[in-house]
Amino acid sequence: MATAEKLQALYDAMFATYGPQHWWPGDTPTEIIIGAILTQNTAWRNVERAIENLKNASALNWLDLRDLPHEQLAELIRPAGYFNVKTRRLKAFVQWLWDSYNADLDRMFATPLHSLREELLSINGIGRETADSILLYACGLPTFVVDAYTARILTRHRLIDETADYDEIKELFESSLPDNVQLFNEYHALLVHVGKEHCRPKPRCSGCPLESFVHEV
DNA sequence: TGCCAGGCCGGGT
DNA sequence: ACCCGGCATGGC
Repeated sequence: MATAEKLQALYDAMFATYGPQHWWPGDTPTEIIIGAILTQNTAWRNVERAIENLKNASALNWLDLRDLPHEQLAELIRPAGYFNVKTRRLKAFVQWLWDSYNADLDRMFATPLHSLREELLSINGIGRETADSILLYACGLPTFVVDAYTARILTRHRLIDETADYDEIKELFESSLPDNVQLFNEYHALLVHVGKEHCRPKPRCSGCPLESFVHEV
């Protein structure tokens, strides 16, 4: 079976088992963007606390995120970890959003995918996964998100080499699958779900439900 | 107790 | 072009 067919079969197997995930777990584009930055190398549970703090402080909006002093914002997002780093990153994004789009998300979303991706990557603290998460889940643009779970699951299932980097993996998905926002959305969400449940660093695999499809190392 | 979590940056080689 | 330390909280 060709790799493209395996990727489609992997999706079918996950979808059949777990169904639609209805991602991203956030109510508004603003919340999705903030969550994407806060979840960098961090358990989602801790991000939820930070977002809850922002909501309770009525600070989950672009005006307050711009004007809050560093120390106050850092205190609100403390549960998400790396709070000083992430405060700088949030500030950098927010400053860019005001400078480039006057904090109007509709204007930002109207930017063509590839130029918007380059703009996002130019912001300090916005790397490839964060940029792609924003583009796919907040903007609704067809770009595939790669994360640690994606690489681990595909490696374990021998669909990629261990040394494959972000761009290679992203390109593999995008060249193998139809260019479809909803498919990219569900695929990444399902990979995260399976990763959390069954594909942790160690033990290597605990009751992986996809064993009949894949070839566990 | 130590390892892990939906990364990314900056400095050194 | 790689490699690595730093960043920090909370769950198991």
